[in-house]
Formats: sequence, C-alpha cells, structure tokens
Amino acid sequence: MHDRGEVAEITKRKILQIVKDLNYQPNLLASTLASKKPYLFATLFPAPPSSDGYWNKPAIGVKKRIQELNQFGVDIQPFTFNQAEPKSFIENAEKILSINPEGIVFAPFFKKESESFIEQLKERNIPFVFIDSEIKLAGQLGYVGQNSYQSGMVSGKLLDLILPEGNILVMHFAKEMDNQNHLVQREKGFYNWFKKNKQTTRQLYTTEISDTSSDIWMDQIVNTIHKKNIKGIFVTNSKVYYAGRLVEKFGWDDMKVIGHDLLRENVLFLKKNLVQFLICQRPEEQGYNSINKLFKYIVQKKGIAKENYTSIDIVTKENVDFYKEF
Amino acid sequence: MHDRGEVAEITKRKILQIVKDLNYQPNLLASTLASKKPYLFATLFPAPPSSDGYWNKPAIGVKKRIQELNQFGVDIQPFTFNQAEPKSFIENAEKILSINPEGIVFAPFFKKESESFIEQLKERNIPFVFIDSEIKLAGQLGYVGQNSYQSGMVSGKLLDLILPEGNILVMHFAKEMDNQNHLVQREKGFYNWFKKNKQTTRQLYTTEISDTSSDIWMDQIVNTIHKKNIKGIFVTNSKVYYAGRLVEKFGWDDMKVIGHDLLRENVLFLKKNLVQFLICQRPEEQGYNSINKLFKYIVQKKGIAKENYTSIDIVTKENVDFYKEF
DNA sequence: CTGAAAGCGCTTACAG
DNA sequence: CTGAAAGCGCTTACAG
Repeated sequence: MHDRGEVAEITKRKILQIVKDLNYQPNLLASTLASKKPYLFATLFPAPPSSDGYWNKPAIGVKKRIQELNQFGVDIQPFTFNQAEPKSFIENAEKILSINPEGIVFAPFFKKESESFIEQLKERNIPFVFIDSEIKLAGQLGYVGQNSYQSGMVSGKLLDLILPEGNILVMHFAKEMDNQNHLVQREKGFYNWFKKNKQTTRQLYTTEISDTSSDIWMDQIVNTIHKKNIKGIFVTNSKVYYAGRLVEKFGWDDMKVIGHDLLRENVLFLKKNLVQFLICQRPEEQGYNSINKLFKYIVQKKGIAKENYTSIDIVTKENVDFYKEF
Repeated sequence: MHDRGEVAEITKRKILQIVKDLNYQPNLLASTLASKKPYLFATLFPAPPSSDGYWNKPAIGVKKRIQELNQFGVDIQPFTFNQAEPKSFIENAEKILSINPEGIVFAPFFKKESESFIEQLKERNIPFVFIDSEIKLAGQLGYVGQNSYQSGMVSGKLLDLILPEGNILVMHFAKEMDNQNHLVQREKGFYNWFKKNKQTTRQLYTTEISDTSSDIWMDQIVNTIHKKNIKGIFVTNSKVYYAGRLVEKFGWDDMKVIGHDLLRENVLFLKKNLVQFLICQRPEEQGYNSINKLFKYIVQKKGIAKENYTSIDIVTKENVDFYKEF
C-alpha cells in the first residue's frame, strides 16, 4: 500500500482490491499522531502600507486556518515584498527557498520574477498556490481569487442600472498600470458590458491618476466631469474614497459611484450614500482557502479544485455589516 | 485537570498553574483517537417538496461538514417534517429524543411546537442550534441564518435605485403567512427602507397569493399592475419565478423584479434579464456552519459565537456563477 | 528486503 | 479513591 519495497505484482493487486472492497480510509488522526512530521508552509504577499491596508486581510485568514491546523503539525512562515520593488520579491523568494517549506502561497505580482521563482519551485517539487492574481498553466496547485473581468461586468451592469442618464468616468488610481493586470481586466469587463448590452447611448471615458500626493489631479477631473456630463464614476480599485471625497466636496447630488473593497474609509462613504456600491472579494476567506488547499493536498493527500474563484460580492450600505466579520 | 476525584485544593491550584505556565493545549487528535467516543448529531429541517427545493441545500452543507468530521467520530441522523403539519414536527422531535444525540440543529418553524421541544432538550442537557429562523433567548447554542429585516432593506434600496419612476408591488407567495415570520420581516424591512430614505414619491402595494395551483391568481395581479402603474415587483421568497413568468408572458419591458434564492428557474429568469436581482443566503454554508458550531462546542469544547448572520448576497446575471458552487 | 516492536498523546477500564 | 497499564490506528526505526 505504501509502495515501500518489492512486492509481487499479483499480491499487490490483491491487497489493493481488498482495500477497495472494504473501502478502507486511513485514519488521518492516527497517521499524523504517529508520524509527528512537521509541515512548514510559507506565504509571500505584498507588504501592506499600513495596518488598514488590503494585504493584512488575506494574512488574517491564513493565520486562522494555520491555528486550526496546528494539531496536524502545520506551521507558517510569512514573507512580504515591496510592491514597488521587484528586487524585494526576488530576495524574499530566495529566503523562502532557504527554509525549504512543504508548500507555498504567493501573489504572482511581478510576472517575470514570479516565473523564475516558479521554475525553482518546480525543480524542488514544492507545490504552490496563487492568490489574488494568477498566471495560467504555470503548474500551480490552484488559484484562489477573483475573476477580474467578470467583476468589471458586474460594475458595468450596476452603474448602468442605477443611472437614468449621463455619461461615465472610469478612474484608475495606480502608479504603474503595467503591473496591475487586475485593473486592466476590470476595465475591460466594464467596457464590454456596455458593448454587449447597450446600443451605446452613453459615453464612457477613462482616466489614470498616478500621483495623489497633492490635490493637483482634482482640477482636471472636475473639469472633465462638468464638460462631459459625467453622472457615474467607476473606480477600478480600493481607492474609491478619493472619488467619495470629490463628490462630498462638490456636493454632486446625483453622482453615482462604484468602487472596490471594504476599506474603512470606503465604508464610511458607503454609509453616507456618497458611494452606492462596493465590489468585494472576501480577502480573509481567500487566505483561509489558500492554506486549506495546501493542507488538503500535502497533508491529507486529497485532490483539490484547480480554480477557486471567489464570489464577486455586491455590497451596499444596507448589507455591509454582514461582510465585515470573518 | 479532569476533575476526576478528590485532590487537595492546593495541589489542584498548583497543577493548574503549571498547565497555564506551559500553555498546555491537549492534543485533540490523541484525545479523540484514544477515547473512540462516537458523537451523534441530529438535524430537523422541513422536508423539501422536490430535489430542487430549498431545504436540500442546508442538508448538503451538513453532509459535507459531517464527512470532514468523520475522523473525529462524528455522525449525523437527519430528520424532516412536513411544513404544513405541526404534528409531523412533534413526531420527529420525539424520534430525535429517542436516539439521544449529543447535539441538534433545527429550524424552529412552528413556534409553539419548537418551544416544547426546547423544554425537553434543556431537561436532557442537549445543546441545540437554530438554523434559518430563530427564537430569541431560548437557550440555544447559537443561530445560523439571515437577518430578514435587513434583507428587506437591501431589496428596498435596490429596487428604488434601479427604478426611474413608477410604483411597486410586494408579492407574498405563501400558504399561511402566520407561520412565515421571515416573509413578514422582509416586507417590514422593505417598507421601512422607503419610510427612512424617501419622501414617499412612490406608492407601495402588497398582495398575498396563497394558491397557485391554477392560473386564476394572475388576472387580479395583472389588473393591479396596469391600474396602479406598477414598475417594480418584490417577491418576498423563492417563488419569484412566478413573477418572471408573468413578465415574460406580457412582455413588460421596463418592469424590474427582485426576489430570493438561487432556484434553477429563478436563475433562468435572471439570465434572461427578466429578473434583475436575487437576494441569497448561502444555505449550504449555513448547514455547514451549524454543524461546525456543534462540533466546536461539543467535541472541541471551545466557545462559539452566539449569532452567525449569513451575508445578504446580491446576485445578478453577471456574478451568479460564483454563487452556485459550494 | 521486510516483519514486528516501539511509540505518538491521549482515555478508560482495572487492579490494588 | 487513584496509579499505572492497555490500547486507539497509525509510522518509523530497527532487527533479523
């Protein structure tokens, strides 16, 4: 059964048949108790800029599942990298290899750097799970995250439904769009919703704001909004509070705003009715599930689903309280 | 430590101090392996009228968690009752008591009958968890389900947001509203949203349809819809496909419809754009979580949260595919 | 190579 | 009453 040594082929088949007949299920408790084998997992996520930052949340879910699996000898070593420095990704990937974990969860944020990391993981036969974004067919054990294109479709549908008239502005708040495939996909889904569903009675405009350190960016936006009869704003990421501030400052009563993620300030604007919808993706659950994938595959030796698209949650003032807990 | 017999108070305190100092955590694996104690749980849910019915779903989640907990000696005995017969609730409650389970999950559908069941459970010291609806302060271990009032608020908000003009019809499809506290709460939340948020520019109407065995009910509804300039329909439960059929039959292009639950036919209407939103509550997850509560409390002897309000999910054509899996 | 013993961290039936 | 042995279902180091 354990493929330990030489057994006559016929005997082996006989035994395996009996195993099947009896529907023998090895007792995982006894097994882990006896083996006393420790399992070390590692995570590599972007470092959150503050304790309020998005990437704290997957880490919370990771910790929760690890705690539950403590009894099975599972432990975690978390690593983070700087989102602005590919080099820090490489450095921390090296560190992970040096502790030689049984499994890894990471966000393949930088494509090139991720690919060389993956090469090394494959060489060493270390299974890995993607979180948040994914590289297709890279040999991953699985992916936990959202379908960004489809999420853009949801935003398009919602904004169109609630807008009696007027045009729409899509706002990217991002330093380097190149590294933000998410945002590109969301915008694409958003635009395509209108292409598929409407005889283009509305105009869509897109703008990128790369620097919010001063308020200079605002003038141009305000200008656009007035000139182009903008009645709806879609912010492609969690920076929707910038749009909320704008709407509040200028008192645009009939402006409808949609953005992403349950950051504290975003929820505040939601509650003030200055933002109508936040599209969310349960990051804690994603962290939890990513570790669970490793556990099922490595410890329980079970098959797991390759893709695990998180639900695209539509959050309003009225149901937000049921999404904040984990 | 186990309070087995007489131990000098001072020794006991000393030992417990050491336990604390070492932060000793008993090994649950070894414990369950050694004790070989079986844990029998029971569920008491309404019997689903067909394999497509709502109450199959919590049962799926129950089964999943039970399977995972098999290793811990946890097993389940499911019971169902007829939603139209309080007597069948009593009968099955009796059966449950006769098998003497360690814990119970049930839907307190009939108030009076549930209360007498609860009395007996308390006498025998059997912990129980409510699912789907709750009786407050009844000594339950916890509650897993939705906040129906708040869910009605969500529906009110959505329908108002997407309706440029026109009035609204609230439809109850139910035999006996008395036993359907859910529906009453949803309606109340729905009405109150308009009371709180609008200077009542729209009229709201409510209708109860208790018999759908023939098509007679339709005439009156169609009449109302035309006469009262109804542009929005809110169906308080999963029977929203009846409204979908109506909209399809009469080709009401600008009618907006909101209802509940991901039944197959409802999803069909959602995909056809005849229903705009389905409000959902992840019934499989509820079943899963209810069993998990019993497990944590009875087997792991951990504290658990009393209330576990499920998220109020807003589902559209665009995100429905991410809610169907479990 | 391979069978059988020791041991994982507990619980419980049992002897004293 | 209470200490110590046997055993839960496995894994692994070891003897033959």
